[in-house]
Amino acid sequence: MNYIKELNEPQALAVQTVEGPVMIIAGAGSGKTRVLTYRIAYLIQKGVDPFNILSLTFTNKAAKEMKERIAKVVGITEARNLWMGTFHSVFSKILRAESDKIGFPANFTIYDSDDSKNLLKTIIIEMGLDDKIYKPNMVQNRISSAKNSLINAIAYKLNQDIQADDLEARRPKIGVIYEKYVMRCFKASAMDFDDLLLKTYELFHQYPDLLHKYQHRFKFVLVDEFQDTNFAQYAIIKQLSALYQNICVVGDDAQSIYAFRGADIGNILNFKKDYPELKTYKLEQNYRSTKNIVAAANSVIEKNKNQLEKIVWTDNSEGSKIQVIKATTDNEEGNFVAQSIFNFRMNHQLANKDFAVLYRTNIQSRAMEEALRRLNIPYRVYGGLSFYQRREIKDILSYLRLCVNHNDEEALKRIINYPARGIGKTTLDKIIVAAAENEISVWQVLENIKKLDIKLAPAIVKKIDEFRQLIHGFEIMIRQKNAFDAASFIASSSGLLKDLYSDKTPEGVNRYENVQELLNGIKEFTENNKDHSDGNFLPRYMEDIALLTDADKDEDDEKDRVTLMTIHASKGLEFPYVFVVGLEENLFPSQLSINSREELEEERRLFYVAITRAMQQLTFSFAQSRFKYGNLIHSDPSRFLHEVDESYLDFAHAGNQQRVFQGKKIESGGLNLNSYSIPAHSHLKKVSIASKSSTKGDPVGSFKAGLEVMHARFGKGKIVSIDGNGDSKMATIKFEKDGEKKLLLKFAKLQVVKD
DNA sequence: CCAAAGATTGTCACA
DNA sequence: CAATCTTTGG
Repeated sequence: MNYIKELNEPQALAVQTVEGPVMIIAGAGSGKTRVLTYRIAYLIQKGVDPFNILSLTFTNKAAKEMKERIAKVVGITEARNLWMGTFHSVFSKILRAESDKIGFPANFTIYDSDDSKNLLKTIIIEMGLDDKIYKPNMVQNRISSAKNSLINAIAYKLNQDIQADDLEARRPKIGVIYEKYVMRCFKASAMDFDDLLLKTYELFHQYPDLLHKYQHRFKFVLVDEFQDTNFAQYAIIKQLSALYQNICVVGDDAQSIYAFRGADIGNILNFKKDYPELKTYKLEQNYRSTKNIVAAANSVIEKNKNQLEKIVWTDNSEGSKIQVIKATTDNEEGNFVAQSIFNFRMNHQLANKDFAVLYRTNIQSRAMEEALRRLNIPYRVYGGLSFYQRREIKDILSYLRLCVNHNDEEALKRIINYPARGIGKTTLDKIIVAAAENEISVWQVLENIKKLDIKLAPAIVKKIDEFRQLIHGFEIMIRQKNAFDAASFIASSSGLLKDLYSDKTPEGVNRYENVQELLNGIKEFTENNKDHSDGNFLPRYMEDIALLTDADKDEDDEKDRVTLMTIHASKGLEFPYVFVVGLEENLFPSQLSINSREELEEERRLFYVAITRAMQQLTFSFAQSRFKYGNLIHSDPSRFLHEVDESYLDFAHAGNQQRVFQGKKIESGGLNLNSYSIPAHSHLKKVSIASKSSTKGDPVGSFKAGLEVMHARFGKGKIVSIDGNGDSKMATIKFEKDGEKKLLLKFAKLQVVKD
């Protein structure tokens, strides 16, 4: 256990205190993953059976990575037996194992939020309600937060407060919609994401002996990212650890950013009330960022009232100040950021992957993408439309889903007429009505289409029967073949592949490729699970995939690209150079958040998360106007810019210096005009962005290939080639010591040695 | 039943 | 603006 020596004092205590309730408050960059890894390794080396350890993480990827790290300490065989995964994936496993207790088949489908929204929309229309009043999104949120508070449909209708709320909002029927929705999911043998929590809780609540079984099984419970757990998740953790009380939660209240989907920061703030015996350890030393960044982050987060006391500090170097870039429009902002990345990269010999651009909303990626593309800087956008949400992917998965679970109504609706087989909307509506009237699943209507008295033309009935037989044939196929063979067979003989292949537009080609990519994924799954009997069958694959997100998809992380993502998606990551863009009122903080202290504090925590991703250098940017709904709107700089102590900031000009130097005023609500003059000795001058003046003197024009030159850091070298124009003119130079490097002539300060 | 044109509406983050 | 939904005419 040599690794204990690698830890600082609170880290070591957090690793070695394994009995009883423990809370680890892990400041940003304080080595949390390390502590968690070693804690589990320590448990195992102390003789705890890995089978008895449950570790809940935020993403599947985090679980996988941690398992690998633990395997390095204790060996792969031990690590493999750990129960490790997201709440949703662990609970879905339990629910499948115990499904008979709650009347579901073990192969139940997991509806994603699109599926459940569609179902809600169907129900609302069926009930004759106006979907302008009962907006599916709104109804879905309402039901989701009820489930996250462990309020089922019956409780919802009985709860006076909720009913009063709904009545006042003139939406008294939400309870009824909820009830019907639950019934429809049940008939479809489907659960939504929230059900995985609610039903796990209810299962344990209803069957104490079963709870007991799992309490014994999970003698040690660890929860990562505890600040982002919701009421239901916390309730289940409490149930599970009630017997042994070996519960360890890890988190940082300052990074709680998921209240919008039900996360309750109160769980971490009030944890001690539930466990008076609690031992708390605070990891306050930051190993990630410079002093300047840590201090700036602290100066922001201290504005929040609702937080646990802690002092994050660092031994790292001072670092540079935070650059602030002002742009006139969102497009200009993109150009400045791209140019700035280009300059930093050339000036400091950095890789693209050292950079991240973080934004509040996904739409902001577009301006950034365009600008980066213009400068030929490779990038990768995370988030946005998920791979699994793409039309063609959902289509093919719907075929697979329907084969695994015939009752899956949403899957059936999606594919019964795709590719077109003459079963249109009218027919489908009749079938769905028949299903609701007879209280059976939609599939069961298809099976009994002749017996049921539905007014359908014989030709249509024949088509429906053909569809039913098609799916039935696939089902038999699934039992006989492995996941890949079955899936590729289904993809082609359903006609789906052919349909996609016939579309030769760029989008069509892309769709076809996406389906191929999915099939490749299934192939990989099949290969990986060859040895397990039945382990490579399609139903097993379908269980895995429902809870996967893009973050879990294996990507070629090797490629050297700039990262573009939302701040939410950046949680837990770090980058040497970080740009936080769009720092404008009504965007960040979001317009929807500025009316309540709680929501504003969450936005501030989000800002804190953004700042603390940076290791070396941080840059803020904002635009004075940006496009929204197609028209240009004026934006004021974010209040958050004022909240960072000014001594940590450096105000650079993003272009239009002339304007400021000519004394033109910045619109009211802007930052102090004086802050915008460049301090005479600022290093920013050297990296000043897109300054047009420097093209004039052109110190870069006289270099050409073949010249022998001298560089301050790399020594003697020979110019291989020159590319680009103006400020972005750069030279590929072969240095005697370090080999070939690309340098921006503007910064390289080369001296000619010999012609 | 389907394709194309026209109208609408929303955008905050996500497992 | 752009994606999605609705209407219309064939």
